[in-house]
Amino acid sequence: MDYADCFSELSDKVDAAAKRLLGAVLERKIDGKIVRVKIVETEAYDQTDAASHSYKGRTQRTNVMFGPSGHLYVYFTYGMHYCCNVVVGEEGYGAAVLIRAVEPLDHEDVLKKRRDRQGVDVTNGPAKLCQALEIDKRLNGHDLCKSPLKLLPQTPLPSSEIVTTARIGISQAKDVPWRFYVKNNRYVSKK
DNA sequence: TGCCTGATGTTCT
DNA sequence: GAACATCAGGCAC
Repeated sequence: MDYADCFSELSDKVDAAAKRLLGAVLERKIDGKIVRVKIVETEAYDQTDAASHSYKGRTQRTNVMFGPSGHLYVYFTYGMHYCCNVVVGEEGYGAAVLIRAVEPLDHEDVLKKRRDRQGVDVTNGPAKLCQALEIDKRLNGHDLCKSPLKLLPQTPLPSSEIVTTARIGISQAKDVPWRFYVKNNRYVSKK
């Protein structure tokens, strides 16, 4: 499957896109090194959903969510953390997939150094992986076809490998089953 | 292991 | 001025 095919899939329903992103690889250039990680946990958010930033309509902050799919939506939260999303759906429809956890594939030392942590604690949370991969507001709206941060689609995971649950860490629409993760992967966040 | 809480700034009401 | 898609450290058990 090539790039355009994958991104056309990202135009599908947000929950389908969230599942499709599991197993995909993010390629980040840090300090001249190409660091690759695999997405192992995602959550879907769209404008029909009270927990989504796009629920209340387009604002300066959420503008990127309403843009074309395949771009990065980065937001700042709790006064000290960044979280990153892949924009999905048709242009004009406010939807994105939160990346909650990734598994390092190579250059893990670079990530450990940036996090000052060991093991799964390096990337097993949405703010943790942003710190590890040096993702901040400068990458808000970034096109994921381009360096220094690229999304590389992989063969879709079989549904038997994907676990579906309610989302965590939110106060609205808690019961919507739009959290997806790779079965038996140790990098998936707790709860 | 599990609960509690402080840190901290942007966004929106 | 409150809410917040979080994390890490501290303490009790």
